[in-house]
Amino acid sequence: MASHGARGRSGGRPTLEEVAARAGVGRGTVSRVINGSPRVSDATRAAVEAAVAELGYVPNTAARALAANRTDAIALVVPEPETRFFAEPYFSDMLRGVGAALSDTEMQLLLIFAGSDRERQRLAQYLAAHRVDGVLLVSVHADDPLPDMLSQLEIPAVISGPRSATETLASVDSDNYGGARQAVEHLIGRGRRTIAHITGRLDVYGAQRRVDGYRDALREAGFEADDLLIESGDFSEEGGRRAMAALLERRPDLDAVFAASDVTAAGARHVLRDAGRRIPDDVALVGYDDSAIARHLDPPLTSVRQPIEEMGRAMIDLLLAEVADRRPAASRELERRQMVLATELVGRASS
Amino acid sequence: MASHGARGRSGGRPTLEEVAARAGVGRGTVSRVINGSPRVSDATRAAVEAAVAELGYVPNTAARALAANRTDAIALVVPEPETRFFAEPYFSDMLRGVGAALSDTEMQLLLIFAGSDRERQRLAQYLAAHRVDGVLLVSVHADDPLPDMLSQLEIPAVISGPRSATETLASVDSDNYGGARQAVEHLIGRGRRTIAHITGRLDVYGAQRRVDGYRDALREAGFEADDLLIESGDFSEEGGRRAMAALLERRPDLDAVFAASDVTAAGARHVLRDAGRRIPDDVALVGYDDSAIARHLDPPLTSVRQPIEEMGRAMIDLLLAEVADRRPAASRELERRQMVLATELVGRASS
DNA sequence: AGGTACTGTGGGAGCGCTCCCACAAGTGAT
DNA sequence: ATCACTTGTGGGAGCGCTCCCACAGTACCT
Repeated sequence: MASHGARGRSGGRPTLEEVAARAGVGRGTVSRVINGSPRVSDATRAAVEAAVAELGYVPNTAARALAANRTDAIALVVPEPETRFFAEPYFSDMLRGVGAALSDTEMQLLLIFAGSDRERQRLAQYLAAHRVDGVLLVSVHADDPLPDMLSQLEIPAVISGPRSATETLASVDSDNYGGARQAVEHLIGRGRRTIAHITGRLDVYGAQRRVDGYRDALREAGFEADDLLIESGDFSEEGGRRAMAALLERRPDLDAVFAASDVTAAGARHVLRDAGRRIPDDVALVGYDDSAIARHLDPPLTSVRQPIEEMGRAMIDLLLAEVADRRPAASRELERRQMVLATELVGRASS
Repeated sequence: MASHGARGRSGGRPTLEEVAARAGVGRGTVSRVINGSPRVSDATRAAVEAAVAELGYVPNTAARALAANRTDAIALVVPEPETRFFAEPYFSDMLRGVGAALSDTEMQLLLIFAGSDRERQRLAQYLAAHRVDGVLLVSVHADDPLPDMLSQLEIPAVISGPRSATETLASVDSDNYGGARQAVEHLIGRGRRTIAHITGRLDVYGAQRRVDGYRDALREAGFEADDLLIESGDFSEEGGRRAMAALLERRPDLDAVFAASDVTAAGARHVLRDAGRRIPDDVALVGYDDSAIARHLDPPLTSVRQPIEEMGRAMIDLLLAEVADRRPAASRELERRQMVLATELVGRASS
């Protein structure tokens, strides 16, 4: 343990006090300048800024965190195994969006995986230690204890996709219901008549909403409901394969498939091709996410675009607002705390 | 700004002092127990541990960081754009290895991208603020100023792959030279006579070493050197395509290709197939990394395996050792600070 | 008996900030 | 002139730890 060697280092990092002395002002004034308080005269501000530059002063984060009781860091928590994180573009797109939204902030972003029990254990410790000011939770399952833990610890949090219609935490989501409708209406418009749906993980609320959209679109177009055309997947490629195989078995006459993610669609495409079905001639295929995969698939995949970058930005905005007035999410009025962003159908050769 | 509301919260987090009072001991003793010092009697330790459990005490990281002048965090710095990070399995494998090595530690891992100028700016600020105890630097290019910045700031650092034969920072690498030789010798053993090489980015020292290994293996087997068989890539798929096209143009008679990464090989395979060459019948293909891509390619790709998990662990071990005795890497004796791990050829259908 | 060591313990000092109170100086209404 | 605000500023107190000195107690040599 122990490490007192590095302590008294001559020429160590300058402190607020030293900057103050150099600028001929008090400690408090330097602090105000550093933190952009308006209650400083222009002359004083200039003097302080000069001293900061000359000494190469950089605030000590630990001291600030201790005194102000904040960390200037937020965590992006992914309650999935790392492999899924890398396999599904949804996550990397989200990370990019959040990173972009944060880049003109002082806030630091931490990426934390909580896929295994062990990792969750660590995360619980981490949160209990209040090492972040707020949490972004992506991909939340219905029975996940994480959101409640966050409320209990009074840590501001925003989730991507509410857990139910009565979500209490702040959330940002795309219009899953509307997006699914767009996909199905598109297929109907293309003359397809037997449209199957491979769902996402049904313990994710958004996946359920896509099923609802699929059902309603068909019903309103006058098609009969047929649950044999619905097979559940799990957003993964493997899940897409399994579901597609099951669907082909049950309804070999299907002429279109709406998959709950691009990755799922990629899996389905594999099975369709192996079964000798041509895309889009025999079977039209539509995915969800409009990720890089959609563009690179053969044939390029029609997909429902979610504005992930904007979603990331929206999540950050909501979170920073909550962090700013330090109140746990659940104790505030619900107004404006559930955001839903519009989707857009991107047509390509697969349909 | 401002936030004094959350300050005096009743029932706030317990402090060391409170634990001490509860256990009927002094503050120092609790600190010793928390930090695992051996100089505490068993009875006292038990009493303190009970108090900690009862109060649900969790140390305040900021206070600890301020008093002890350490952060208990290290950064994994990726001096590349995010897209490369997600596109090349090398990085995610490395992240997994490092994460695993860290999981039985109190250390926290931060992932930092420094691909754009803006991100590098941020990183510089970040390092200047000493917000991490040490840095892991993956994928370093010859002219990168980052390593020097780290030495100057006296921040312990380990890089994956030395910048040259006379690297001063601690480093961990696989045996690029030997790995390349394995690949080429394998191809020769399979009766191939015209073996091309698509290099990695040549400003990465390891990529140069692979070229050396390729050259030496051919020379020692009695082949004539022919620079027309070498084309430089950049580890990317696109680079692999470009290089392969150039090689086919120059030496249409080639019967084998050794690519500097699996991703590169995937690009080359595309071009070969489009050119009507069968793999492995007409052209044998060998990659490098043995990543997931190698297993999933069609046909499955023979590849040189680097033990990335072990490399991650080794990097962590080196770094933690340097952090523990708080001396900048460059000031210590070189002994044992350049680790080279053996590679292994994994044969598959492509060769 | 005195010395010398070691073990376990308590608590002071101090890490570098932020928050806030105090106060001087200026401004304008009464 | 007095009072009431406002603006800009200095500096004390305190955030929750770690480090280390001091010291009581015990053990083992002279």
